[in-house]
Amino acid sequence: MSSTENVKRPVGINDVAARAGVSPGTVSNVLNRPERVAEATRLRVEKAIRELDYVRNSSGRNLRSGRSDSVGLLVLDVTNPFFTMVAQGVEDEAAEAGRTVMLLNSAEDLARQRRSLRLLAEQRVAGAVVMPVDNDVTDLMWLRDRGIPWVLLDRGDVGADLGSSVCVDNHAGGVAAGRHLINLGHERVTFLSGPLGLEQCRTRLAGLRSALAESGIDAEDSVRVIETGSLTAASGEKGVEEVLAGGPRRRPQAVFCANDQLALGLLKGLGERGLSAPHDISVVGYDDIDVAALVHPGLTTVAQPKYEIGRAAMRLLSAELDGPRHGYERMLFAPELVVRGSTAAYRD
Amino acid sequence: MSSTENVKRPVGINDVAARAGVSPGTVSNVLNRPERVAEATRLRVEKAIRELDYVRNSSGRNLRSGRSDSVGLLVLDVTNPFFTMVAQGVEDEAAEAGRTVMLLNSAEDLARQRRSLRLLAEQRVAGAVVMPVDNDVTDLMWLRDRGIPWVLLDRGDVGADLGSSVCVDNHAGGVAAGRHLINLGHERVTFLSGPLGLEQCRTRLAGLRSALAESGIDAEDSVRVIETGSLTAASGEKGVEEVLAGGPRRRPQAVFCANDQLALGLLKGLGERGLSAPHDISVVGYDDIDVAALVHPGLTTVAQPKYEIGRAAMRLLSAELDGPRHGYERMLFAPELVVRGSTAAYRD
DNA sequence: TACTGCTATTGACACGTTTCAATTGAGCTG
DNA sequence: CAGCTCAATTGAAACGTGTCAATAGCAGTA
Repeated sequence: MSSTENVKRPVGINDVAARAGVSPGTVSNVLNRPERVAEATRLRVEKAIRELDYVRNSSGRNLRSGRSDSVGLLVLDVTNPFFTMVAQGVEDEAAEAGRTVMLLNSAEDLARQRRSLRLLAEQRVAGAVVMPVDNDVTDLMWLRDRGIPWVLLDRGDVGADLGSSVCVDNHAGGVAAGRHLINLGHERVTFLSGPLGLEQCRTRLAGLRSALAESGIDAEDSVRVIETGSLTAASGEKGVEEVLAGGPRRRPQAVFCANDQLALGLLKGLGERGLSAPHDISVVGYDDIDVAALVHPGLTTVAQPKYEIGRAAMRLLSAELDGPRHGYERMLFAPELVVRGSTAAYRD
Repeated sequence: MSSTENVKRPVGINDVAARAGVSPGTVSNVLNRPERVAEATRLRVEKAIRELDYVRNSSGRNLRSGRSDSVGLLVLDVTNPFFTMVAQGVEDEAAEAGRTVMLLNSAEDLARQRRSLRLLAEQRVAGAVVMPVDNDVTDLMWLRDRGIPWVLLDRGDVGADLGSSVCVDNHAGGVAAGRHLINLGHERVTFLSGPLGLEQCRTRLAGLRSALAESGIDAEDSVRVIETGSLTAASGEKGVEEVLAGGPRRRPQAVFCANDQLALGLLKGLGERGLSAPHDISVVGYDDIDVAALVHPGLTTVAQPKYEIGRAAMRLLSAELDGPRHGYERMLFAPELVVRGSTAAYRD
């Protein structure tokens, strides 16, 4: 109503060609292989492009070439700071390679993941970086059959013969956390886990047990496992009841959480019951999200190179898209323990 | 190498038509206006689609129809929890309307914003939800001239005659924070701001001043403003020096932060200097991101209906895309003060 | 039977680009 | 000047879909 209603009639490569006095093919060459066209005509075409304010139509482009220049990124939860950092890395690396990222969110839901993969197929994206909900790769193989390659993120247990992957050594992370707690004199440790269906949770727990075992502590006896429904602060806060169940005598000396969000929720729950870390219980998290350094006391946690993981995944994908592949690659990053205030030596 | 190399040859609408013994046009109708085709043939076509595992090619589709069914979402910072919540809302609403969202990140950088808008134009997206870096709408008008409408998010100061917008009443939020502090007996208040170029910061400050003024306090005298470079925890932590500058006598009784992240950083900085909220200084944040409830003490903050804002913006955009528009709409949400532990009455 | 009014289906064209074989033209050689 | 080479440019044919005027089929009516 208010603004002028004159929507410019769309200007295409042909209009540019007409204006510059060349054929459409030449304009296309200026756009895609400038070295093939003589300087004089190139300048003329570029001038026409500017004057007409031409912007190219990627639909036509993709249709003809059969392939888009954008890639998909499918994450488990856009609101989780861990994933957003990864996304940042993927995006930066993609931008440098001249690709655009289409971010999709499965919200840990298998049906949504399926819909998202289908969407990527419809768009004929060049490739995808995927953090799958579970270990079932049939949908992913379906995608590959359509000529769309992918790189797996944080799913170390999927066979390396199926595709490239980037992950962090969850076992080593669990070991690092375990050793730290042992050095502080803790023996009765609780593992506050997310869904044990997630490989990350299982492997971190296994690492913790290894660390205890190597110190001659019977892991079966001294590690209690509490499974929660999701890797969220809400779950952590609810989990506190079970952590404290059994009364003060059976109270764990330390809690290792599968995730920083669980740990933050747990810390809050403890606070509400008049307990605090590290005074009453030592608490260790996993991921090292930004807020881990902001809470008081600071959260001791196993840091993952989130941004770098994202970059690496996108780099792997780019390599597979550019060159012919020499088999699949698998990258394994090492986590690093960051000691802050939420852990302390055990007081007899 | 390892997996079978047989990438299926692409199957199109024509293959489906051949298999079902109908014309391509009919297949297209089954896909887009099923009601126009007889039940028997529809079933036959659907069977062929299933058997051939046909998935449609959105490039061809968009090229022909001149418009894509996906919309763009341009945010200031993907790693900011406030924006990710908004994104969630946009995405959910879009999914219900059968649209897909392309998430782009300007990282508060004007050049990146420009590149992103251009990208959306190249993709011929149907529309966009945008949180612009600054008040300059020329790039946005450029987009609209190309026939791509948009809805503004959290930019209340851009004229309502230019486009639809969704925002939260920042002035009211500032007033709410101010009144709360006054009721607690605070008079010497510092406003820890992000870049004052951001309208959000300026208006929240104005609200704070109004609240003081209505209690007969001279806002010019009693409000000190500290401008930081960004709305991040790092900035907040650095800002603590300036907050405390002037020694204990001039120390503010309370600090109102433009953002929860600034507030969290500030709280950390205070802790490192042996001070704490609310004992030494009351602290109020803005946004009510998830962690605000998790830190100890809990952060008193002005809550925004983040998810709802996102949904509303997408709903507005959908309306503009579906029906012919009856002028632009402007939605204003009311913020709500959430009192937690970081504020307390002033001790003489 | 001839005609009308439907609905269901068809077939050809257009969308904007890339690609590639074919053409032009200029410069060089003998 | 004929013959050749090589770079620059052209023109037309796709790519996979949606659209729409045209057609076929069929039942009902006069």
